[in-house]
Order: sequence, then structure tokens, then C-alpha cells
Amino acid sequence: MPLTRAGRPRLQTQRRPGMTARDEILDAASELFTTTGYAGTSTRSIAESVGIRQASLYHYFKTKDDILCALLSQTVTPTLSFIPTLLGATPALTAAEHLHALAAFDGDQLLSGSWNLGALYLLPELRDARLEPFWSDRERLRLHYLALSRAVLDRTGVHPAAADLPFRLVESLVNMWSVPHGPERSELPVHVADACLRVLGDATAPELRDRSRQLIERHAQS
Amino acid sequence: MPLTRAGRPRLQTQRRPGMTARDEILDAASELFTTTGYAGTSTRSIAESVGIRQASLYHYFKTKDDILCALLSQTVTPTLSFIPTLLGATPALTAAEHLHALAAFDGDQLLSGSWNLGALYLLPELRDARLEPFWSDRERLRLHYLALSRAVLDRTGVHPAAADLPFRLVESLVNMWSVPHGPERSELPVHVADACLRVLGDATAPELRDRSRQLIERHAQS
DNA sequence: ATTATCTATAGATCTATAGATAATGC
DNA sequence: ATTATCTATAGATCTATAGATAATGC
Repeated sequence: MPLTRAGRPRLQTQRRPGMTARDEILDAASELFTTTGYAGTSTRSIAESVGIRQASLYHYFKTKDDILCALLSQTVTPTLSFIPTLLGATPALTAAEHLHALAAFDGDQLLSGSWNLGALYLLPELRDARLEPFWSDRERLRLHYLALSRAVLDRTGVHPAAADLPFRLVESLVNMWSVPHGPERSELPVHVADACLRVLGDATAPELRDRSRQLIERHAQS
Repeated sequence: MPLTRAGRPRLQTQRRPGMTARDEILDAASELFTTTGYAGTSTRSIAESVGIRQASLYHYFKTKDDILCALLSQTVTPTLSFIPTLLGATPALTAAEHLHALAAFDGDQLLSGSWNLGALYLLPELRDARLEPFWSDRERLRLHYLALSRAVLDRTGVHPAAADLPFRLVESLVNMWSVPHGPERSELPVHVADACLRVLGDATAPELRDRSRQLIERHAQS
């Protein structure tokens, strides 16, 4: 077991979490992109924050864009992969159960990790052709929320204009990332999932909350 | 009445709305800041979009920051000035009535104008010392929502974690700015105001909606 | 030999300033 | 004389590349 890796040693010792230099770079970029924006973050500032020279970034990423793409792919994918699990549950879920579990899972995802990666989707500078795959993933997720919400609205009779709000409620978790005196962060997603149903005119039964928790746990194991 | 104003003529004819050059610049900056971000928008691109030379911007604004500040002051101020009107209404409003009217007004503000100025508040690069006055205005507004929401929650018995959600629902209007196949834009704010009450466990009576509309109209006249 | 870093730098920006110029206003 | 624009440019970035260097791996 080598004490140091191959390659010329760094001038500074490691200061970012991560097993590989690539992970260190992604951690630093997450923090900087989410706090000062994409265009507002220079490759130099990323490198400084890792403790390497600016040019060394290019050993791991072809361009600055590549760093952003690597980060974005970590965001929507887990939630999209939860949908088949929900669709395959037996006995089949009602629309309300499905929506609640989806919202709770999606919210957990958004609040997990050390940096507010979900906020990257709110960066306007990001609506760019080369990032289209990530936007279409996100749009697929939105349309799934929309279909579930409409099914609930059909039953409750609330105005159809409310159909987009559950997705927006979950999305707004990224703006609650650091709100003083708020509720315990780990509990926020389930409260927001409850709120998704209330906003559609439905009440959340406690059993529904348990069901969501089970579905999420079972998915985590597989 | 002069056909042209004093000063050397422009090379290009006017292409932006606005009575003054300053207004033309603000219109262009609104579009660019909200679509490509603050750091992602160069002073050159603003000038090009107005049809003047980059250096000419500095006749109207000392720095690029100054342009952003001028835009930000247009956003929260109108809604904050609506609060005294609501507090002074006779007979006094219930918390639910107050919240509904506030949300409907705030939502109208966010969707008015040709550009999605409210989205500027979601730019992370904007959390900067020199823009602190705008953030504290916005925080004041959030705390007002919070207090009203808590009063409603006391009555309905819904979990206190929902107290921040009405503010977030209204805020998310900026992300619904251009959603295909959505409800009529002018009607969105009232639907979101209704949703604010539902998310707190309250139902919106139709009279409440009328009351909000009246309050907003009366404020607009004064 | 391979790898991960480093130094150095090209070339393209970007913000802001200095000062010239071409109108109107008096 | 005043004003609003223009041209030109300084000085500070910023991204990305070229190639040197100092480790480990074989």
C-alpha cells in the first residue's frame, strides 16, 4: 500500500472529501456553482478550493462544461429510477400514494449530499443546448408529477390549475436549504409530500406516510 | 419638439422599449440577466442588445452592479408597500384573508412586466454583501408570510412545518413563467393564493377571492 | 513507462476609463 | 455649452493547451 499515489506531488495537502482527485474537484465545484453560479465560478477558484493548480483540472475534465455535466447527472437520475419501483408495487398504488412517495423520495434526494445540487436547475445560464439531456430528464419528471396530480384532482374536484404545484413545492426545497429556525431538515421532505396532497385538496392519512417510508426503504435496499 | 435628442447620434436605431436610454438598458439587462444570469451577461452583450456601444452604458450606470441594483429595487418594494394597506383594512382582515390577498398581489407582481425579474432572486451569485438591502427586504416579506401562515395553522391544526410553504408557492411562480399548456397566466396568481390556504389546511371560500380582488384594485388606485 | 501534478503562456474575453465627436440648446 | 454617443485602450481576468517535472509501477 503506497503512502502517495503516482504522479508529481501536490504543493498543498488534500482539503476536500473524496477518494479520488476527480471527486475532490466535483465537491469543490458543487459548492462554488451552487453559491456563486456557473459563469460566476472560475476554473481557478475551483482549483484553489481543491488545493491544486488551475491547469491540473484539465487532467480530469476536458472543459468546464464537463464538470457541470458530471454534477447534473447525479441529480434527477435517482428519482427517475424510483418511478419503475413505484409502478411495480403490489398491490398497485393509488395516485395519491404514488405522488406522496415520489415527493418524499425526491425531496430526500434534493436535501441529501453536502451541497445544494438541486439548485443548479434554477440557474438560468444553464438553459443551454449542450445541457439539453438534463433538462429533458427533468421535464419527464415534471410530467410524471403532473399526471399523478391530475388523477388526484379528478377525485377531489379542486381546480386543474393546481396540477403543477406539487412539483413546484418539492422543487422549492432547494430554496429552503438553509432557512433559520425551520423544522428539522430530515423531516422536511415528508412534510412537503403531505403538503402536495393538501394542495390538491386531499388529506394525508398517517398510513400513507408509513407506506411511503416503506417504499423508499425497499428501493434503497435493491 | 426635436426629432432627435441632444448628443451624438447612435449608429443603430432604437430596438428596445423605453422612453429613455436608461429604460432601454434596463429592459435589455432584465432579459439577459434572467436568461443567462448576472455573471453570464457581459456589458457588451447588454449594449449590443440595446444597439449602442459597450462604453455608452457607463453614461447611465457607474458599474454593472448598478444596473442590477436598479432592477432589484423594482421587485419586492411594491409588495411590501401593499402590507400597510392590508393591515389598515376595515373591517380588519382575518389571517386567511390577509394571506390570500398578499399572495394574489405578490403573484401578480411577479408575473407582470415583460421579463421574469423575480427570478433574479434565485440567482445564487446574488447573495452578496453589496446587495444586502434587497435580501433583507425579501426576508421581511418572507417573515410576514410566515406570521400569517402560522396564524392560519393554529386554527386548522396542520403541522407547523407547513408555515414556510405559502411563500415558497408564490415564489415558484417565477419558475412557471413559461410552462407549456399551463393555465392562463393572468389567472395563476389567484390559483396559487387559493393553494396557499389549502396547503395550510384551509379551504378558500369564493367570497374570499372577491375580497382579495377588491383590496388589490383599491390599492392600485391609491 | 505511466501518471498526476506543476509552470508558463496564448488568445480571448471582460469591465471601466479617457477623450474625441456630433448632435441640440441657448 | 451641454449632452449622448462614439472610438480606443488599459489592465485584469478567464479557459485551455504545451510541455516540464517528480512521483510510483514494472
